[in-house]
Amino acid sequence: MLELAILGFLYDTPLHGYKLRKRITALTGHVRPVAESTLYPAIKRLEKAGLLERATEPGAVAAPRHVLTLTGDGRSELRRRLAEPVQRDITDENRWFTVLAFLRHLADPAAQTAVLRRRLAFLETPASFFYEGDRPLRAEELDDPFRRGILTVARATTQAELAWLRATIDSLEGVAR
Amino acid sequence: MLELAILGFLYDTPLHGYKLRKRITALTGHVRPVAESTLYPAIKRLEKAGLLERATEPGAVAAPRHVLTLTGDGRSELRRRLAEPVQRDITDENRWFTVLAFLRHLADPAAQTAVLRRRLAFLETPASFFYEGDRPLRAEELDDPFRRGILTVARATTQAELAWLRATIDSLEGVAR
DNA sequence: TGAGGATACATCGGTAACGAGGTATTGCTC
DNA sequence: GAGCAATACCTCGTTACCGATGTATCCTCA
Repeated sequence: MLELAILGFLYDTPLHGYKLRKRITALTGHVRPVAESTLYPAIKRLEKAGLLERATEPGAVAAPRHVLTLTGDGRSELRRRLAEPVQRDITDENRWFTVLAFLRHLADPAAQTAVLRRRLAFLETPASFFYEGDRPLRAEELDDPFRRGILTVARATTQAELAWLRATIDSLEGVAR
Repeated sequence: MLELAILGFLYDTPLHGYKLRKRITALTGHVRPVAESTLYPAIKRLEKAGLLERATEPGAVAAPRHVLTLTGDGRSELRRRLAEPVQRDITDENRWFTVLAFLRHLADPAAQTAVLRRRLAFLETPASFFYEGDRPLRAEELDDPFRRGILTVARATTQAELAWLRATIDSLEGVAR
């Protein structure tokens, strides 16, 4: 997820590590903060894999900066990860939002809708958090107010996202036609 | 998060590993599957820490089962983790839902509302995923349909959860008074 | 009778992430 | 002029988790 965010932000413009960190913190930081000790090793991994390059330039304020630029491989790797997300990227909202944040980099509307449809299929699969045998329980069937809360909130999220997904898929297909 | 779920499910009733896994999969599995190779070591950790005990009994169908029972320490450790969740448990929806799923084990309504209030404070803090300088951007200000989607869905979730939180806190305080 | 699926538990190697700490500079406030 | 926040990068030890793989039993269905 972190690597995807790095690739995604650098796809637009080269950035140095510190600024990249600010962007990532804005995107996912309020929910899941990114430790510096996670970011810098991740940058090194991507550099080692040939997906980005560093250039040292004098720091504007303090220490010298390492300006990070995606290579051609890096650019195609981002598109590959966006076009073929692993299933966890589809089901886990934190990861899914990261995919969405950069999905515009997948230039082809058909490829974009294909990804949206995977999320749609996931959300349309009936699932609960609590079961009686195999039957998913509805909020109304639970006594526990906190568990009811989980189902209430999850349902609202799912409804909102389904509506958005369907509208967006429709409009993307309108463009394609 | 996994440890919390193990403690939470065992708080109600002893279970063997396989059944525990089924429960956890129902709770969070559709979003974030739990690998067996994560669950069994986690059980061992908790056993080593003296939070649960194992008793081998013949398997109903196949191999012998290890029935897991919380110790007194395990029971108080669960209550402690529920009463004083780390900040990530409050901000990350996956973790938060796990806290909620077991919050009823915190017998004291005042302790329960204290936890709900932490989530309330987090949700009431204005935050976006995208900024112009320091100013959070609203869905309407974005051109990118996918980023608009993130904000649209997040807003719907937040509204639903705020409503639920406020109603639940009110009703818990009604009980206390 | 034999293949597959469910039950039931476990190990192993690898990796992503965390927290704590370190280094160094600039610029602002007290 | 001392202290602190912000900028800018890094290492180290530990943990949590993953995928692949292994072992064994029982039941069902072809």
